[in-house]
Formats: sequence, structure tokens, C-alpha cells
Amino acid sequence: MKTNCSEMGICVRQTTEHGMAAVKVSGLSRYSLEKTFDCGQCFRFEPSSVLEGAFEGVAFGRFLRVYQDSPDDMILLGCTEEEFRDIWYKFFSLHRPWADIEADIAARSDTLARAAQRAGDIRILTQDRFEATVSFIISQCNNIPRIKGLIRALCRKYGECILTPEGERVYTFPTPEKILSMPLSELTALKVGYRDKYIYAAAQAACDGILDRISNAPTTAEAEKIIMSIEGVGKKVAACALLFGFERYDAFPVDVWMKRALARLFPDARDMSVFGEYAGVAQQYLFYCERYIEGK
DNA sequence: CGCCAGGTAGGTA
DNA sequence: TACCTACATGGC
Repeated sequence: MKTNCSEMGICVRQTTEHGMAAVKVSGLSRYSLEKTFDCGQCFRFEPSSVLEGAFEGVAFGRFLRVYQDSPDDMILLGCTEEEFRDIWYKFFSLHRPWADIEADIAARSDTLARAAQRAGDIRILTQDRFEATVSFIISQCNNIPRIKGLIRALCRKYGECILTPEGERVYTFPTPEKILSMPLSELTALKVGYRDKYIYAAAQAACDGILDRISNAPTTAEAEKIIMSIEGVGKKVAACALLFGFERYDAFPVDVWMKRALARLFPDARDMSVFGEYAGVAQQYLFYCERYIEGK
């Protein structure tokens, strides 16, 4: 059993759990997998029906089952340390100083501090760029159960089949090339509605190299301009895709949604100028509070 | 059955 | 700039 500790105080070690290889990560200081997977940023991870308390899903072409023994650790089942380093370390955004981020957000306003108290253990995942873009194109004017169903259907039709340890078939998120290899009418047949041509346009743009141009943009404003050149990507979809797929934590300078959420959650709040380097992260706290805490 | 859902594009005043 | 509407579908 070898041990590795990073500069962030996170400890990673290869171990055995439930009779299989696993990676145990500790020193996470209140990382809530449940809130993180269920807060509306990610549509492909669900509670496991095989292992009570675990979550499972597919990202970056791999199936993962993961659970926690405490708020400060996570156990990745059937995972080698190499796979953890290659994929999941970044997916779970363990390279980010979350304690500092949360403190920065809470320091911006008493109101956001209240939100951070309830939602501060949410982490922003680093999802695949194309998946994030297409997922939030699909999200427009849709509810979350249906978004999940449509993404599942998209993956089943265009993705690669992989097997869970129990032999269940699950599917990877499709490549843009695969989507373009079939006519638009095949997307329409998935019942994605008027978003069919938007998804197709995103796939075309991805094949034309737009993802790298977005990543390489010097500012989030520049990145937003580029991603919004895709038909069907407006300010809201752009902000979500940039935050969840491109590590632009300041996306959501678009204050409209945040102000509405703040006004609903904290009607007495006067401190509404809460935007900054982590505006997107703060926005996700509010989205979570609105859905699961203050509202019913 | 009606209202709503992590909206956007295209049109008009 | 600010509003209006079509768009396609189904969750609740």
C-alpha cells in the first residue's frame, strides 16, 4: 500500500474495499458527494442501486462507483491510482483550494455566507468540455429529470458501451464526430425537441476546434463570446458550460439569475453585489439552496 | 388539463 | 434597450 500526499493536504492511497482494488482519498475537509452530484451541475451520476450510500456514473469514458466513509474522504471502487491521477483527481476538482474559495465567497456578503453555510460543501466538478456544453444546451427550458433522460438517450444511441462490475451496460458520452456521422433527423428522433439543431451545431463547432479556442481564451468574457457563437448557446448556457466544463469559476457575471435567487431565498438581504472571482461557484450554492433547502 | 422547466433566436417598438 | 413569441416535449 503506497501513500501520496499532495500540497493541498489531500492524501491518496491504493487500498482494497469490498474485495476489490480501490483508491481512498482523505483530507478533503467536508466534500459532499451527495450535494455535488445532486445540485444540478452534473446529470450522469446517481445513487448506486448496488451499494447503499454510493454514487455511480460515467465520465471521461469510464464508469465509476464512489462513496464516503466521512465528509473528509472518498473511496473510488475498482479504481487504480493511475486512473485516479489520470481522470478522477481533476474530475473531482481536487486541484482547487476549496477552503479558500468558500471563505472568499462567504466574505463577499452576509447573505452569501448564509448560503455557503448550507451549500459550502458542494464542489464544482471539472466535466468534459463537450459534454458540459451539450448537456446545458439540452437543459434549456427542461426540468432536471427530463434532462437526465435525454442525455441518457443520447449516450445510449451515440456513445460507447461499457460494462459495470455487475455486467450492466452503461454508455459514454458521445464524441462530436459520432454525432455528425448521422443525420440531424437521428437527433430529432431522440425527442430533444428544437434543441436538435443546437446539438448538431455544437458538434460541428467542436470538430472545428472551438473547445480549444474557448479554453485558450485569455478572459472569461472572451471565452463567453466564442462559445456563444454556437447556435443555441446564449448567456445562460454559456455560463453553465464555462463553469462546469472549462474551469471558469467567474462565469455568471450575469447577475440576473443570482439576484432573483437571492431575492427569493433572502428577501431581507440588502447586500446583492456579490460577484467576483468565484461568482459561478457562489451561484451554484444558491441554485442548491433554492432547490433543496429554503424552498420546498 | 395547465403550468412549468438551469433558454435562445428573431422580430418589433 | 426592452419586450414579445415560437420553439418541442414531458414532469408534476
